[in-house]
Amino acid sequence: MVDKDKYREKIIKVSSEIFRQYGFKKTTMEEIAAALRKGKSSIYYYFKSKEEIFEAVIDNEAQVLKNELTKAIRSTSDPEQRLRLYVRVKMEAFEKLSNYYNAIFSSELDHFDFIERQREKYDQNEIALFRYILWAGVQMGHFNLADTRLAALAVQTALKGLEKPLFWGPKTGVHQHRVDATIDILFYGIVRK
Amino acid sequence: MVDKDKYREKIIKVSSEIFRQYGFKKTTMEEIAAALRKGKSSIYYYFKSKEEIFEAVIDNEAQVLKNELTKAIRSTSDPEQRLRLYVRVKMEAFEKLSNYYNAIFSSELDHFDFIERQREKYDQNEIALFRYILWAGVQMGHFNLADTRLAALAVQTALKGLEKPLFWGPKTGVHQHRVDATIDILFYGIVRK
DNA sequence: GAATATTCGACCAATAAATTCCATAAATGA
DNA sequence: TCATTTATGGAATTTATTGGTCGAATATTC
Repeated sequence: MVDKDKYREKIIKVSSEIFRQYGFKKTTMEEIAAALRKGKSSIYYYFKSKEEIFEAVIDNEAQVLKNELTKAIRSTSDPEQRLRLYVRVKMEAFEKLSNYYNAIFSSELDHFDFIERQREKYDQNEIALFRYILWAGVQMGHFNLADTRLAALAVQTALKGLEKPLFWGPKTGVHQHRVDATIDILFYGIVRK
Repeated sequence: MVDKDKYREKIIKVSSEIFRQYGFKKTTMEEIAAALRKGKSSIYYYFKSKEEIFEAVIDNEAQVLKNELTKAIRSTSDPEQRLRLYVRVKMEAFEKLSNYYNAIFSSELDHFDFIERQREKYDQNEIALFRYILWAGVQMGHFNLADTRLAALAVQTALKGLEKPLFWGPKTGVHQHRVDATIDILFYGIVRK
């Protein structure tokens, strides 16, 4: 029983690399099995379907991202720095995951309710984190905000605008610029004068 | 007629990017068509088959590589430098094309006679270039070789050993080191003492 | 406005991929 | 040791995708 879970983890780890490179559709069970040096049918002993593997992979990746973001926030106490760092880490992760993104935002999201759920959960968490960052910023006199809850929502909305355009076009390396510019604009309305 | 050739070139250009990312098998005609904003069947007005597109892409890529290599050779007259530069440029190109490679060296090379031919043609050209480099080196007193023709063959054989191991494993960034080391070893037997 | 060049939707056969089935190995443990 | 559970993979089945064809429609040319 314990070993079974261990092996599930291994499958997730190996699969995530293949999914990352090729996206959901172009990744075949055969490839996953071959990478694990197992017969294709053996995989079904651990996962019910390809979709279920993908779900686990996404879940795992989201967890990793969340940890990285939390770590980034903890690494500094300067509110502005925190926000910048948060966004930077997030965008870097997204860049790495752009193939997932492709898969998710493609036409293949028909059956994928779980992605909606995942997304929802993730958004809630993000808003909470933003709220904390903003609240701390207010406490320290860096930010000037009446309602941090509302402000967090607004910031998240604004930044969400960055996600798609950044990873749909060709992959030029000029993202950081755009990211910083957007944050700068946000700050001009947020930072106490 | 002229426009038809122009559009063929466009197809080649667009396709090569997709092939580069996904390899031959995972690239679909539908994708190529979509990237060109055309109907799938329209593509068949310009190319007889997917294989024919791939062939043209490979052909094109080989031409580009050849030009780059020739340019690299011309950029210096120091024989040792030349050889180093040549190999470096070539390996960089191969890195970029590793997905083609994957496709070519995979199990899908059954019907691909043209790749054999391409390869043959390329090898001949490469040997001729090596021979020239070596010959010039001998003239300048840098190299000590009796038969440049044979030596060119030997060098090519030795360097061919670099190609596959470099692009089959995981893509670490430590290739340059191995490349240089191999060349160094070659030089110890070649350079006049 | 006929002739030619180009596009595309509908269709199909072939293939490849996901999933299931079943027979059998390895482990486990009594 | 043998019976039971856990794990594997070859083969069969089902399902989806895809390369390629055809003819009709739409542009373009002269």
